[in-house]
Parts: sequence; C-alpha cells; structure tokens
Amino acid sequence: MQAAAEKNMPRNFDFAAVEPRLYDWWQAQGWFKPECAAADAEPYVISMPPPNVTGSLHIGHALFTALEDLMIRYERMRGKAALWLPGTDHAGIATQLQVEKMLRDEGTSREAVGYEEFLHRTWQWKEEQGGTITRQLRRLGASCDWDRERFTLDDGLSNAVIEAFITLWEQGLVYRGPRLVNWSPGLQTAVSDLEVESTEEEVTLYYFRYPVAGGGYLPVATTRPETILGDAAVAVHPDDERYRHLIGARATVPILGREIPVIGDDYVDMEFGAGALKVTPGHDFNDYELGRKHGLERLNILNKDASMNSNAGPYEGLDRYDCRQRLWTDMGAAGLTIKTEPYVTRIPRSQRGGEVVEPMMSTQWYVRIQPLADKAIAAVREGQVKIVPDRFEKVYFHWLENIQDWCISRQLWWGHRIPAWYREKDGDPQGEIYVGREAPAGDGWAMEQDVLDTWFSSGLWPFSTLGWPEDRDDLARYYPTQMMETGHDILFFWVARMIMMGLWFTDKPPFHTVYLHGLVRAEGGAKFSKTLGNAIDPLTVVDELGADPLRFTLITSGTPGNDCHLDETRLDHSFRFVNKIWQMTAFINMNVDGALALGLPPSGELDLPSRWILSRLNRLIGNVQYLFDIHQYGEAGNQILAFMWDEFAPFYLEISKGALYEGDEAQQTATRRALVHLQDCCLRLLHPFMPFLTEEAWRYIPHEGEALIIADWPTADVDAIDDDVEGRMAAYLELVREIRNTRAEFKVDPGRRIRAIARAGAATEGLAENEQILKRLCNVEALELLPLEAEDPPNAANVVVGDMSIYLPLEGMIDIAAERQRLTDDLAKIGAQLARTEKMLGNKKFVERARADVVQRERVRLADLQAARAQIEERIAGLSG
RNA sequence: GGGCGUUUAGCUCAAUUGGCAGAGCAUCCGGUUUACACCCGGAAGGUUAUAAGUUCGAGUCUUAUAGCGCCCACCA
Repeated sequence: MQAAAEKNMPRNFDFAAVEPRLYDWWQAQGWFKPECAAADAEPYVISMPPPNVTGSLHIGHALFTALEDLMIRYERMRGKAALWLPGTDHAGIATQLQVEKMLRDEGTSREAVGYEEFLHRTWQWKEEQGGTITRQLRRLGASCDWDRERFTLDDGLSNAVIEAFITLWEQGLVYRGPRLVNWSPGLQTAVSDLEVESTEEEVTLYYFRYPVAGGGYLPVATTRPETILGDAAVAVHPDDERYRHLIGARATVPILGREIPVIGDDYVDMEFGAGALKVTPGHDFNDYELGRKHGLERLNILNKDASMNSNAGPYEGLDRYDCRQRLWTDMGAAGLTIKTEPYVTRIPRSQRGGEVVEPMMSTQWYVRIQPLADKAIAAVREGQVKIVPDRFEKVYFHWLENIQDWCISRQLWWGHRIPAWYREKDGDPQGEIYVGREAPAGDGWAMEQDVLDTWFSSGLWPFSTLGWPEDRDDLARYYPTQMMETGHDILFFWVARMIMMGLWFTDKPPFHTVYLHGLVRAEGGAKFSKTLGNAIDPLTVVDELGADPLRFTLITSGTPGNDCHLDETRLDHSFRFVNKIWQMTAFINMNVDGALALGLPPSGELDLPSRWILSRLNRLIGNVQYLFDIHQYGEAGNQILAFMWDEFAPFYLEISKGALYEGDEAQQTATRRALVHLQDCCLRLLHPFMPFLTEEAWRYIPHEGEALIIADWPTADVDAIDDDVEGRMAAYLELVREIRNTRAEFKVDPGRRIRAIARAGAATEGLAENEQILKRLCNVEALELLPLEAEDPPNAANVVVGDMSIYLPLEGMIDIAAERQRLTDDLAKIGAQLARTEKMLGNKKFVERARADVVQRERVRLADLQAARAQIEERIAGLSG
C-alpha cells in the first residue's frame, strides 16, 4: 500500500485559514452524519445539551463542545454510526427577559404591545439571534449532524410536548389546583423549587406582642412583619408551661383586629425567638403545612406584584417592604412591639432575576412525580443508567427520594402553551377544564394562557429530537442514546427529568451513561463572570490561538465531576504543543517521499531505538484506551503530549537522524516507515482532541485513506511492547542524561564534540552497536572501546550507569579534585538508593508478600546500583593513584 | 442540620487495581545543534493539611481533626 503525502508544507500551522476550510470539507463530505459509517454499524448517539437559542458562546459551552466532540470523533473513528444531534432551547424566562428589555429600551413593554405582537417580536429576535451560538459551535470544530438540528419550539418538538402533557393528563398524573408556590413578583410567574436559590443574608428579627383575649399577650418573632396581616393562628408548644394554658384562646391580629385561634403544636421550638410562632399559611411553606393540619384559613395578602391587597386593610396598595415599615411603626404606636435585633437567615431568591421570591397562593399545573421518580430511581439503581463520576448517584437518589410534585405552569408568554381549555360553569370562568390537542366542540371555550416550564420540553429532548412520537425510523435506530454529557449543576433540572420522562414515555432509559463535567472557573477558583471582568472569551481564544489549543486545554485541565480552574498559561502551552506537532510533521515530511511503503517493516529490521519507541507507543495506545474507557480524557491527552514531547521528539526523532543521514538504504527505509507510523498513530490519537491540526498535518505524511476524521482509531499491538528493550534503552538514556550533566558541570561548550571511551566488554557491546544514541543526543564523536587491560584515560570525567562506565576525556577542563568530588557525590547518591533497596530486599516480609514483579524490579535495581558503585569506587581509587 | 468534594513544588493541576511523588507556568544557569527560539540542554524547588490506624509498602485504604468550596434541608 502506498500513499502520497502533500509536499511544500507551510512553515507554520495557519489555523485561521485551515479551520474553516477543513470544517466545510468535513461537512460537505457528509462525515458529520452517522450514515457515513457502515450500514450495520453500531450507533453512538449524543444529544447535545441545547444552549439557549439567543445565547452567546461562553467558556462552559466550549467545555461541553470539546468533550462531546471528542467522544463523537473517537467513536466515529472506531467505526460507530456516530450521531451528535445539535439543537437549541427556547429558554422561556431567559429569552422573554431579553425581549422585554429590548422593548423597554424602545420605551414600550410586553403589556403595552400585547400577546400577539410580543410573540411576533420574540420569534423575530429568535430568527435574528438564533444562528449565533450554533455558528460559534462550528468554529470550535463541533462535528454535529446539522441536518438533524432541532429547536424546542419547532413543530415536531411542540407536538412531542403536547403528546407528553396529554398523556400525563389522561394517566391522571397532571393536575391543576391552588397551592402555595414560589412566586416571582417581578416576572409575575410561579417558579419551581429548583429555580429558587437561598442565600444567607443579614436581616432584622422583629419581636412583638400578640394580644390574647382576656388580657395578656404572646411574644412572637418574625423576619417578615407584613405577613402578620395574613396570620391565621398563633402557635405554642403544648409542653410550654409559659403559654400552654392559652391554647384554645383567641388572639387578635394587630391593627386589623381580626380574631384568630391560639393553637398547640410540637412543631414550635420553645427555645427559638420569643417562644411562640405566628402562623401564616398563605405565605410560608411551613405554616402552610401547619395550617393544613389545623384546618386554618389560607389568607392571601399580596397582589401579583407583591403589593398588599385588600386583605391588608389600611395597607392595601403598599409595596410589601413599605408595608413592613408602616405596620411596624403603627404597632409601635399601639404598644405592641418589643424589640428588633439583627439576624442572619436564608432569603429565597429567584435564580433568574435575583429578586426575592414570595410564597403565595396560586392555581398552577403540577405533575404528580412520584411514579416517574420511582422508575428513575430504579433505572440507576439497576445500572441501566450509569452516572460518571458515580458519587453523583447518591445525590441523584437523595433528590428523587425526597421529590415534590413539579409545578410546570409558568405565567409567561414565550413557551409551549398548555393544551387546556376552560369554560365558565356555575359562575367560575374556569369551572370546566378540557385537555386536548384542539379546542373542544361548543362555544365559550378559552385556551389556557400559561406555558410550560422550559424543562418540561427539555426533559423530552433525547427522544423528541429523534421524532417521537412520530417518524419512528430515527427513533428506532438511534434511541436510546449512549451518552449524556453535561454539567453537574443541571443534574436535577435536566438529567433526572430526562430519565424520568424517557422511561415513562419510551419505556427505555434515554441514555446509558451520564458524564458530568464541572464548572470552568478562573484562577483561584473565582467564578467566571462578565461583571468581574475575568471571563475568558472562547471566541477570542479561537481567534488568537485557534480552536485546537482551546479544546486541548479545556479537556486536559479537568477531571470528571470536578470544577476546573482554567489557567491561561496552559492555553499558551497547548498552542505551543500544536506547533510542536506541526514541526515534527514537517521533519518527517521532508525526510520521506511519496514512494514510501506504509506500515512497519518486520521487527528484525528495526534498530533498538525504533523497537523502543514502538514499544513505548503501543504502551501509550493501551493506556489511552484504558483512560478513554474510564472517561479520563484529560489524563489521556496529557499522556499523548508527554509521549510526543518527552520521548518521541527529543529522543527518537533526534536519534533517527543517524539512520536517515548516515545509514544505508535499508536503515533509512526502516526508520522512515517507523517515523511515519509513529506520527500517524499520534495524529489519530490526538484527532478527537485537536481535529483541525491533526487533519491538516496528516495530509503531509504518507497515509492511507481519505481523511483522518474517518480513519481508524489505533489499537495497541501488545507484541510490540518489549520490557527488555525498554529497559536497555532506559539505561542508555540514563547514560545520556549523565553525560549531558557532566558536560554542563564542566561547562563544556554545547557545540563541542567530545570523545567517549568505554572499556570493552559485555556491558558496552550493545551500546557500541547503538552509538548513534550518544552521537545524536550528547554530541560525542563516537564510542571508542578501550582494551580491558589498558589504563584509564588521563584527565577524563567518568560517568557510570549500572555496569556501563564511560570516560569523557576533557583535557584541560578536568580538575582532579573536582572530579573526585563529583564522583564522591555520585557515590553518596548511589549509596542512599542502595541502602533503600537493600533494606527492602532485606525485609523478609517484603520478599514474601510483595508482588513478584515488584521484588524482581528491586533485585535488578540492586544489581545495577552495586555495579555502578564498584565502578565509581574503582575510578576514585584510580584518581588517587 | 445533613450530604459531597477538596487540601500534593511559589502558582494552576496530574499521578490507571496501594509499589522510587510528576507536568505546565514562574525562578536560576547555558545554548542561533540543518523539524521547531512557538525551541533545545541543565538546575533548584515536596515530611503529599494535621493526628492515629491497616499493610512488607500509603498521595492512594480506614478513623478523627482543621481550612476551603459546593449541594440539599421548614427553626419563625
């Protein structure tokens, strides 16, 4: 098999020109599509976590793109029908907020333009902005099947959402009703528990008196005095000797004068605050439960914008915080206040706007989630779905085992409108409810205004994108998917819900493996944010360094599940690695011609360095395979880099110049074939990390096949792994290091060629055959052999590795005293190592119980160290004489 | 209040079933060697947070303590 390589390789990798050219070529050839694999190929599918349709690429997107594209390219090279299905999310709240801001800037508002116009403007905004993020993903090299791109609000997915909703309704798992919800006053919508984030804040704890009928009062403390207006009871602990006699008495709500009962419940903590508890079932989740238990009224005192409503009496119309002040002042005037004190507590805020969320009574749609959760728990428990790293399984179980019904309705305009209709009955405008695809027959039906939580449609993503519930072809071939790669921050929001809904609607887990990555953080662990100004913009990096260094850095900076701290110097290093690979390719390119036969020559025709580097290569391939199998992609990347930069380039490639420039034709050919094979394997291994560079470089070495993107993934040739060869070579390289050290110590001009003399004998025989190693790596002229009985060369430094002893005649540079000192220092080092090894081998238990190869290794080490010590001692004695 | 993660060189991080603690950046010394100065050679830098334990052997496993971080939870 012969293959030509492109000639005239450019001096540097011009990523800016190459990236778009290769991307368009790959895509035009259909290589991003699973159909490019064999017809019977096993599918490998990743549903891309859909970014917000109007979003713009940030470093988190870059991380998931790098990881998922790596997985996809790897599986594609392994011959799988690899499908990476891209798409975007309509992102209800986020997008609506963007459009509302736009309207505000125009001096108008959502309410002013009205429902139809607002939706029109939002779609327009989506059309304008919608392509941005997917264009940016392409710049990173994302090899998605763009023909299958989906959007959560497109017709097919909307159909899936309606189907899912109606099915749940028919199964009795969707219900509508008044409940206490987390209400976002600014957005004027309900939000789910998950969308509320509590942060510790310094607030005021207000102590006051609750007058009790018949005289006296109960002291109560609260952080939200305005909720006094909605109190339905005052509770004390039944064992509280101070107050238990008041249970059953009537208390009077301050200012309003409303009468409420004093109740007893052991929920009350006697030690806390004032000892008695005000109960506001309409505005507090605990009190809601308490109220249910005691049959208390759920009074709502707030309007939708969190101003006070008519139940607040004289305070009607005030904002809740103004009311808090005014009420407290009025209570003070009435002699009902006791004191205030600073207090730290957790304040619930909306994950979106950051505003304080108010628990409020509201009629919403819910999913009865327990049956779905049970299946989702079982699927992970039974191993049908595996979470990497597995510690997140515990978090997953804990959440699902304590899950609350899911509030799925949102009072937004942008989203999937709930397929429900109402008709007036008995004076209630929503007295009759119908759920279905179309409005029912008859007059007077009005469609539900609310839309569904964005995560409802996202939960269907892995199968809705493949055509569910229609068009079963793709669904049959590519579902369930294999990999769900996403951030651990949306384990509950998204992953758990996909598993629940996937199992419920398709009876299959939507994916087999969940790989969770962490957050990308700045140096020192700070969160990346635009306001802090520490954000690394991935597109700027791509402009300046190319996509490959960014991808490589992101992948090699982290481990699964852990946040990674992105260090900008690593970007730089990756960029230089790209150049390194390019230069290695250039060297090979200029040393081979198109007539070279591909593949390796028989092992017998290969010299020791070639057999060594091929052994190392195959060990690397095996390691990389292992690391990919356990999803340790970062470590795999680092090992490939280390192999190329620390072994292949500085040693083998340098040594190969001997054979290439001075060898006979057979040696030249064997070396060329080895070089090409090595570089070919490295480029294949690196392709999933750095697709552009590797594809382009591959063109310049002889290769077989149309493109690297569809080339085969390397497999380790275990027969090529040779411990003996590696051991011998390691000793020679140790010798190289010693000679280089010695040269540096004696300040020998690096350009100066020096002589190297070894005493003849078995120890040096192999070395003499491989004198190219010393010639190329430490600039010696040749290895001269000294007869056994000859005297030591005068004025020579001596380096010793194992049983090999080399003299470096450095006339005029050697100071006998200095040389003796150097050798004595060496001897001390060897002595220390020897002591350690002797101690280990002297330990009977070690010899008996340690693994055989470990013991053997120590024995070899012992022999080498003893030999070296003998050589050096002899040499020191010689110097003295 | 529970749960999880983390603590390794000055900084950012690795270390595959327990087997001589490694990189990058920064520092110091020396180099225009015909693939690469986007480079090459050399050096220095660690009681692996602390304390016990298991083991022939612990960065790795167990327990406790401390710092940092995250998640979950109804003390007003």
